[in-house]
Amino acid sequence: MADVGGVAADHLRSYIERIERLEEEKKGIADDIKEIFAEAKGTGFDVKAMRAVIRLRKMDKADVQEQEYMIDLYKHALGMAAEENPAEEDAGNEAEAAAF
Amino acid sequence: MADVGGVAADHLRSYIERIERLEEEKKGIADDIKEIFAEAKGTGFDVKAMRAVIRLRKMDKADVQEQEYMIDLYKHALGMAAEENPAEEDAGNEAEAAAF
Amino acid sequence: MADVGGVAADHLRSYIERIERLEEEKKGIADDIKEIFAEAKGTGFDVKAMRAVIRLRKMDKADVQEQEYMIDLYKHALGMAAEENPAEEDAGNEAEAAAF
Amino acid sequence: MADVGGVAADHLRSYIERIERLEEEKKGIADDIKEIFAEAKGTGFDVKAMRAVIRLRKMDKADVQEQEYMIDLYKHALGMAAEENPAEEDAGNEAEAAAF
DNA sequence: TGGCGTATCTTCTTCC
DNA sequence: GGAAGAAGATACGCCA
Repeated sequence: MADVGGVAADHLRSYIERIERLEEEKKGIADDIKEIFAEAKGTGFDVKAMRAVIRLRKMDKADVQEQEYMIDLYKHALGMAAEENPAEEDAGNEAEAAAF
Repeated sequence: MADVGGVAADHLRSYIERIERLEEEKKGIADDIKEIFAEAKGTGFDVKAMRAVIRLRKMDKADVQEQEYMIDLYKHALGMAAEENPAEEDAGNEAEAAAF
Repeated sequence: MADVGGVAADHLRSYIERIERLEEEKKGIADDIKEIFAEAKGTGFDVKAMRAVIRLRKMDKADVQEQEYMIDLYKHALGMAAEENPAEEDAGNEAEAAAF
Repeated sequence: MADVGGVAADHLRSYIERIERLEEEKKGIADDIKEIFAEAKGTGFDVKAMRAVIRLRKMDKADVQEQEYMIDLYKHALGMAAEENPAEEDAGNEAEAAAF
């Protein structure tokens, strides 16, 4: 049990520093994304619309995954299983969703 | 110029793919952070308290930055400006915050 | 010119205190609003939809159409088209928003 | 219960009108604040610096609250809990922030 | 002075 | 339900 004050404090510090480092990385990436939006905007694109499109694509992808999961469930239920585990495959189906 | 439908569609696609890739990376990092919290919890630490510590440290850091920004503002106001932009120095001064 | 250090400091203090007081008031009102939403939610209303309604009442309808047009344009540019033709739809989107 | 279309529509209308009224009040206060800034600016003060001061003061206040919250967390963790909820006391303690 | 980029503030959403 | 993050709206300063 983490009796703070002993070596546990070191572990705590370590955890916290790792987390803080990762959060900085995350922030860096978020900034990169912002930059790309800014660049796109500078090229004449409508950022808001771009965001909307990205959101839609994400939703489509989620839908597709849900669908694949169901199909897989059914395949397994019917003994048609070929792969390992439902919901863990990502075979190369090119569902018209992410169509480009 | 972004006349969607012509060659611009390629640029759009490129921007969007870059953004989506970065967002995946970001999500990966967020997952890493969650893992660390889970691991810490498993070692007996209180996640809620850890979050509080991290929050506090972040606030302290922001506080310091804000103070440095203030100092810079004052320096500029007094005509001592040397650099281009306030908030870009990091002299180790500890000026009292709400100084009036 | 407000030569801080003389009586000007008093003026500054006064301004800042007035502002801080007003910001507290503002926050109080914001909290009241939140309370009302909470109450409405407790009575069975969908807060999200309520917000949408309020937003729509405030928003200019032309803006909405323009935005939808852009999104559609981009979808088409990316081959995500499912519907008929950009700029030609606006028929069937009776977003649940304007629900009353 | 909120079966929109029946009597509930009246309740909905009432909620929304109350909210819209409060938002007008809120906007009024925001305008007052802007006026004060404008007035201060006219007297020779630097609005940007004023904003910085206000921000810093707010951060300091938040810092203190967060520290009190931490202390409370610790007290609870040590079984010294007396009240219901951390962050609801206001003892004037000055504990050092990132204390580990 | 009027567009444009940036900064700040607010609102919405997500996660825990 | 409350905190953290993302998105959006707004305000401000700059430079031509």
